[in-house]
Amino acid sequence: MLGTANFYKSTPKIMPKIPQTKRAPSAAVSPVSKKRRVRQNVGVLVERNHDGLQSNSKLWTPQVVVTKLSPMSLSMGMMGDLCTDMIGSISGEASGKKVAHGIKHENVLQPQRTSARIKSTNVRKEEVEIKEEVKEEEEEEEAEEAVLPGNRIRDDEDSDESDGEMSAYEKKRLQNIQENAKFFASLGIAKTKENMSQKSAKNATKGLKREFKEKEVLPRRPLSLRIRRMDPEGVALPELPEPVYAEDLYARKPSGPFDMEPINLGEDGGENSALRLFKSITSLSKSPNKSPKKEVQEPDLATFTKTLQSLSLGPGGFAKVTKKRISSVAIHPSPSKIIACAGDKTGGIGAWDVDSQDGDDGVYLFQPHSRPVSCLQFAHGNPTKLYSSSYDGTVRCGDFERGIFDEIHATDIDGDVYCSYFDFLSPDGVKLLVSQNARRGYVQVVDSRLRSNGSNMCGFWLHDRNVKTVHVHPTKPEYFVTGSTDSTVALWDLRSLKERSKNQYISSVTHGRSVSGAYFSPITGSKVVTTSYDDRIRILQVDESGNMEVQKAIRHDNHTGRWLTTFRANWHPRREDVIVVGSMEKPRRIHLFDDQGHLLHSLLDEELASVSSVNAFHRTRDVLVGGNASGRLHVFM
DNA sequence: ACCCCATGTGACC
DNA sequence: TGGTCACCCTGGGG
Repeated sequence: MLGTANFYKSTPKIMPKIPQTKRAPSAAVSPVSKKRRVRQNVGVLVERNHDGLQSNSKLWTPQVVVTKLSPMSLSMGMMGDLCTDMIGSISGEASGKKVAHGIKHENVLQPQRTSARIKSTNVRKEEVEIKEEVKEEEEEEEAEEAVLPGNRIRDDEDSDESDGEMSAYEKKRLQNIQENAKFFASLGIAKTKENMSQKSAKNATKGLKREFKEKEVLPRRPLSLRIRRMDPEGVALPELPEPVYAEDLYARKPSGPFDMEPINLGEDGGENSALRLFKSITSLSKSPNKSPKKEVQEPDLATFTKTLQSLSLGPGGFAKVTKKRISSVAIHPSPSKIIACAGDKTGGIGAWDVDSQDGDDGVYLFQPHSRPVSCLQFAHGNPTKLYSSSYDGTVRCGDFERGIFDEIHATDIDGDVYCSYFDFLSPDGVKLLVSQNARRGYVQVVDSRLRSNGSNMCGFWLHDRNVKTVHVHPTKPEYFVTGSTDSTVALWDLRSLKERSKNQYISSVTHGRSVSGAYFSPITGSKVVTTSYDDRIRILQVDESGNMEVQKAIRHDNHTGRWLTTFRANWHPRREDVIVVGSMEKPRRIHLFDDQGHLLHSLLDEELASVSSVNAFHRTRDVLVGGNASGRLHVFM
């Protein structure tokens, strides 16, 4: 069991902080727009990896770029490092830790999953050190040179190295190394160094030498009263209360249904207003379906973009609805009243009746889970029910009609299995697909009527690593997509999966890094939007046979780090051409893209001062909610 | 397998 | 006011 006690053990609190290289700001420049500059000087080889995004097979193929540096602009300090590195590369040593200081050298023959980000950082740093006069813009340009096809040396040119023949690239590399070595020898650095050391020897003091004084060893100071836990008189202080350990704090709620009682409104204060909330959700959920309005034609994209641009955060457009970081959001689909819900890190679910003044300004906080709420959805066909999956290993259903949180599904409590996502297999919410992780990714079919702790349900091992999201096809529920930390997105046919053996996907797309989300487009399911840690949002085209292909890749900073919920780009629920995703950009904003990768709009507001990691559109109205890292919801309408 | 690192926000002095 | 601290199963690299 991974306890909290040692979770932070590794953080060296006393150690001085080593200054870290700042990560490069996300490039807002189009790679194509910059002209390519050719450098003419004889210089040092710099190799860069670049994960291509053109086709699947190209992924993880190291793309090698030869950059030449101007020796005239090298500082003396740099030269030392360069020499060391060059000697290193000549004698065949990999120059491991020198890398950060300047030139890096990697083994070209072994494709490595080295962080492109770190690489670009290093490359960047190197540029700064070497050519201080080079402006920021030009650096950007250089980083992008790696992307330009003209700079690539193809894999097949490298591939003949095994037979002893030197490739053109390898020859050029050796030639450059030799030329550089000559160049440095011609500078006579070794000689200068010798001269300098002789000079300092001459300057040594003559005559009487300084007396050597032994350092006085001081007695150890007695431990402070505070450390010895004594008061100023020396009387022992009372024992500290036993620390609360993770096991207690994050213990799963007792199995079975329990009442929906808001925990933020005191003992009795919440009773009436909570009842009002339940009643209004129940009535809202029942009415709209009875009056089937004519299918309103969705406006074209240009018109809808105007609608998106008109969205704003009103004066009361935000509220704190959970105690901690929001991990999932949902909006009730009723067109007449906005009820926004958020699940947080501690397993709390906050429901916010946006226009209500009841209790805490219409906010009701429930505690159905004990660990992060990974997914939150109102059942499509029955929106009195709010389903939630959690890292505590359970799926629950908040039934606003009965005022009860039901337990739909629970994993083996000792198995250390957590529910990472779910989706509905039937619109009434009776049948669900739940992704569960226990180092490997497992997806289970859950029937809430059986409630049998997994024994009667079927489940399938699908990924070697965690599954982050499952999403069922909007028209053919036997198909679903998964996004996984094994960096693939895979399409599956539920009918052909087997419980014991290794399963075969219909098709899969390998991403540059782990995938945090993959969703079918809501109407036809002919597209899939994916979010990956390789800083791309991709739009995959799904053809009739179920084959998926990358149609567009949008550069997007997806490095949310540890304290923010990872981004998951998702579709507008009524449109095949609008995607919403959080953003790290400052001032903070929410990004809206179309399916061609164009930025339609950025939602900004003075009050939106934090990253909005998880966002959801209203199903029937033009309303968008975003949740941040401190439990605040922002409602744009 | 371990360890280390980056990342953002609010609460606390 | 600014600096420090807590966040607790993230994803990556060494």
